[in-house]
Amino acid sequence: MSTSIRSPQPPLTRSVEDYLKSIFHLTSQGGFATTSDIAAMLEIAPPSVSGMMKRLSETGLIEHVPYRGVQLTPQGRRAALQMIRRHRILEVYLTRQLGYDWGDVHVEAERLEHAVSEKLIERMADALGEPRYDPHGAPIPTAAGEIEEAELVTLADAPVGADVVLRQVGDENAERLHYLAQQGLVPGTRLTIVDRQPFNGPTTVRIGADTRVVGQELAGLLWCEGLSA
Amino acid sequence: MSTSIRSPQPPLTRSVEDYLKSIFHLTSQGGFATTSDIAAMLEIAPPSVSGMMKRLSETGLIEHVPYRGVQLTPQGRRAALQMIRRHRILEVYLTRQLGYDWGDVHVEAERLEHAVSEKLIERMADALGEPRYDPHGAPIPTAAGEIEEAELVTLADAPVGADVVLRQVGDENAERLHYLAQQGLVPGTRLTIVDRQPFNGPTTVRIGADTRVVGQELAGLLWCEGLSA
DNA sequence: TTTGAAGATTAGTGTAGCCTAATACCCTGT
DNA sequence: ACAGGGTATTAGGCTACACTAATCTTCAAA
Repeated sequence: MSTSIRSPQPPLTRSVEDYLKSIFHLTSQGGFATTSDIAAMLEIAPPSVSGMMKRLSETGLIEHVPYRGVQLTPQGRRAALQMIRRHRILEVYLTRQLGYDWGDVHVEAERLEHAVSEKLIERMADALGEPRYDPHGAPIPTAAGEIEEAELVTLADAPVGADVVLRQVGDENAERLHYLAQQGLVPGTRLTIVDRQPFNGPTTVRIGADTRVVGQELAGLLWCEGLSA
Repeated sequence: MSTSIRSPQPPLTRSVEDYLKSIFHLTSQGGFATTSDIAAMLEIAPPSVSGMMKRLSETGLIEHVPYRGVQLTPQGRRAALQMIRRHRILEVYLTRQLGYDWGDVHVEAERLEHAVSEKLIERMADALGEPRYDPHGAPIPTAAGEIEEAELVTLADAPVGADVVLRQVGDENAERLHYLAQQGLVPGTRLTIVDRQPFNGPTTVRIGADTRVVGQELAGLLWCEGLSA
């Protein structure tokens, strides 16, 4: 017990919010986020990250093990989840209320998430009926900071013969998303894994009566839930 | 002809956007905006303003006459009007689509106006049916940068006996706005000036069958259009 | 016509965040 | 056991934008 706890925590800067989000995503499978991974994700130089890591760990938002990487403290995790909630609520709102398509929402939400108030987000969530998933199928953390963790497999890993439901598209590139939507590959779609070519080859799936061939790169972005027969 | 014109103009910073808006408001009656007026409006120290004035005039957004003040160039005016459009569209949107009341919208719009894209603003405007006035009655500039200029008089200046329509409330303080709304003093309200006490005394008005007494301070914020009998 | 106060500007600092170049650390392959 | 490559960190700089203290302009009143 040594860290001084300041009651009226200073608001986080945009930058800090982005760092926390990145770290959350990079550590979602457990383990540490490394300096260079964070740098790559934020598209900044590694030394900039080192500097920020120092500040963030002084603020108590992250735990920094030099030369190893960082993890979020409970406080940092809370802040990150709040940002993710904002982002995803915004995505749903833009899609449902303002006619954005799922390829374009990410960029807009990215700009807005730092500016919206808690109140606005909750009004949006309310107007939307407290949505649980964003347009890409990612779960939306609750206002209390809880987030669903599902056991999903990518389409590239799903066993041939399996019946699965596409739950989440782990990408934010507008063109790829447009293509996927056009192929009918959106969250909620039920598919059967028909075949997979060796050496990281494409996966063939059946959607209803149609058949689609999905390359390895895209297949790795499509997270599915197995239908335990 | 000496100023170099850079085609892909660098995006303005938040700060710059705020300066331009302030200067626009301070020069709306013509003349120069002074350093200290800008400083007061932005709640920063005058030397900070001096520094920014230098940069803004180098960028060609303002015309700076040392020790006199500044004015917007056409380019600066365009940028300012764009910000004001954003702000006012946001206010209408928050009010009509998300249940904000007119006392609370200003603060929220102030945060959002720097983050929204042009596209989002136009979608909101579209969803609202291209509104022409914000919730306080202020005219919304068009996307092309035109703004209506009305000839209005404050309630403190309207002649006793006149029939007027309240058009615009020139304030953004939530409590005052709540009070005014509760008194029925909102844009569109028709009133008759019944009486005014001397020495900056209150103005008495009739709204339909009701009578209201409005102090000089508030009366000065209520902009009315005379009903030319 | 001088002078003094109000207001504007310059000088000098500080912080947040970014950068590049230089250095330190860690680990794996020999 | 150690050398070298890859990664992290430190050192030193830069820009934007705020601040205070010091100085300069302007203008109006005596």
